[in-house]
Amino acid sequence: MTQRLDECLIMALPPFAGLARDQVRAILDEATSHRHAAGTTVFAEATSALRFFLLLDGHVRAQRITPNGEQVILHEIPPGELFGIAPALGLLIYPATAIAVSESIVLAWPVRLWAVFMAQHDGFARQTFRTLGQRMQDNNDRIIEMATQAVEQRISNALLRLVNQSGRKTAVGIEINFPITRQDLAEMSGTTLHTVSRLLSAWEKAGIVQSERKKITVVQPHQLVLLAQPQP
Amino acid sequence: MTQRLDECLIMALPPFAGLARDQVRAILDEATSHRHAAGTTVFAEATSALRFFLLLDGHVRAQRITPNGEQVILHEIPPGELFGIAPALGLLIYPATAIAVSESIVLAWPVRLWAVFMAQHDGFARQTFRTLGQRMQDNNDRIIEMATQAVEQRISNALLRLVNQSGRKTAVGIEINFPITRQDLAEMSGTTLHTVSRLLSAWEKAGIVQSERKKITVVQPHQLVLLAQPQP
DNA sequence: ATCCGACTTTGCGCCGGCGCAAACTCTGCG
DNA sequence: CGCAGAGTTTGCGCCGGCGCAAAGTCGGAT
Repeated sequence: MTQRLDECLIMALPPFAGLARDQVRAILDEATSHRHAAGTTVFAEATSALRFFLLLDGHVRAQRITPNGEQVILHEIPPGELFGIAPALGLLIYPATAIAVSESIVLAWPVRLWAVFMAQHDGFARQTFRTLGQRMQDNNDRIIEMATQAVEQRISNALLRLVNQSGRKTAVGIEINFPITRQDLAEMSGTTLHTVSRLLSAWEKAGIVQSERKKITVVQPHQLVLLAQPQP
Repeated sequence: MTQRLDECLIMALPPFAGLARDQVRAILDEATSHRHAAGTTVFAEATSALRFFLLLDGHVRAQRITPNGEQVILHEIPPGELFGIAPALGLLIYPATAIAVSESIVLAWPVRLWAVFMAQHDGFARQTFRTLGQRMQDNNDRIIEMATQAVEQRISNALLRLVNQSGRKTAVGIEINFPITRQDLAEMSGTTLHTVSRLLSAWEKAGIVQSERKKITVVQPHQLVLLAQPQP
């Protein structure tokens, strides 16, 4: 938890790009490092937003639960990204729950340092705005999808987003980097695990994807892109 | 277009709150003021993001068009809010189209001033982050709605959002401040004008709303809130 | 080795909401 | 004053996708 971290770990990451080594050292010295086992909660929805985070390694998922217990996955966080930045947006409590999907290493800072980081170098502010803009775009895309497209397109798009963000090339195709279930895909695309299962089976028969338990590999990304287009 | 604007117009608005009169004067002197007739475009999707805007009066809508021509309304902008702040998010082109729904008065600044405003006083930065956070929240709420709720709930929620944002009290109830069609509501809730029409008719029979052409008045907001809850 | 729980597959039947269509009404413009 | 066009209402039939159900499979824990 308090082993001394190497500056290189975060110097290369966008939020801290262009900083001198001693600056990074100072930032790291303020951080606490935590290991989260798969399935454990990093922070919970509606609790006080006391800290903000950087995902060093692993995979974290932001999700919310509706009044009647249905989960919706809002955002998948790949390594190298800031998350839990609610305090920066003037929120006093976290709007969602963050869960480690696979074993993850996380850096955390107390919120009061946010203003300091923002002031110390505008690179940080600029990159944060950029990340925010990116997420805003993603959200808008998703809203448009859900408003206009059929289930098949929504699932294709969700899968493509995952591949772009966390894809890893293998012999047979591009596999998704972290464990993912049909249920998860359903929660991302606003449908049920049954429908996802049926479609994945169909795609597997068609040779577009291959999947095992908690693992999906996209064999023919191009075919998937075609499926993702709205049908005329 | 270049009549001298009164400082009071924007001193009270959140983004510029807490500024001295001469600071506001300087900001105003950099702005150009434009009148947009109902139905005209303030800026178009995918064009260069050269300016950012403040809505002084009227009503503006942010929307996008899908490849096959369906519109989706992403955001309704009430008077007093900044909009078209894409450049702040590192975007070079606008991600959506902004259209004046009713006659609107808009202030515009060239993007290069964004950094200046941000630097000159942190109130501006803080408020911008806050607005961004608010929109992010709204977007997330909407995604969750679309993923988990039936059409009736989505339309109720859309209506409630409009009432909260742009409601005006009248003798019979709370009316929405700007012209709005069934088609518009459909584009906000991801459904068709037919379904919206049917539901509004039903609600009108039940005494929950009253509506004329391009105008909706919510008579019993509480009933609508009940309808908006996910059905157990 | 065995058991339990989590994950997945597949079938069946129903129904909410969309597509299509037609008629009606209001408003603004020529 | 009348017409054109935009907005609204309503009916009808179909079907994609969900709910429910049951069984199969895999992996990890005891």
